[in-house]
Amino acid sequence: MNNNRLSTYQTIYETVRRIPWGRVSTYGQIAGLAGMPGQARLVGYALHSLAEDTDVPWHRVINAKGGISQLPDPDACLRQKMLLQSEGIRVDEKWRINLELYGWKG
DNA sequence: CGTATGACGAGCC
DNA sequence: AGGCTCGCCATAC
Repeated sequence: MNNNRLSTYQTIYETVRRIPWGRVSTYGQIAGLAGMPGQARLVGYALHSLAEDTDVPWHRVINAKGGISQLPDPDACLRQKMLLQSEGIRVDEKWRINLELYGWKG
């Protein structure tokens, strides 16, 4: 059910919005749900283009290793970490998250 | 319209 | 176990 009218990024955003509260997903997972398996890069790039006031829970998207990708801006990393902790998700000192516990099954 | 880039993933050394 | 390289494709210039 992909709306071709929507841009690839828009499709990714819609998929990310489906992540329930207190759960996290990976770029590859989002890419697969968005209908473009293997294109995890596009997911990351799409989220990269998001604004701070977006309604997309971009902070719930992490890499396949279960860790927060360290963005060029350390401030953004810390913001994501705090957002995740606000949802009851435990973030390791090494910016790692237990996907077995918080991973979204879809 | 061709080149470069990029919040990744998986494989290989 | 950890670090490096290649691949995939949409967007930017």
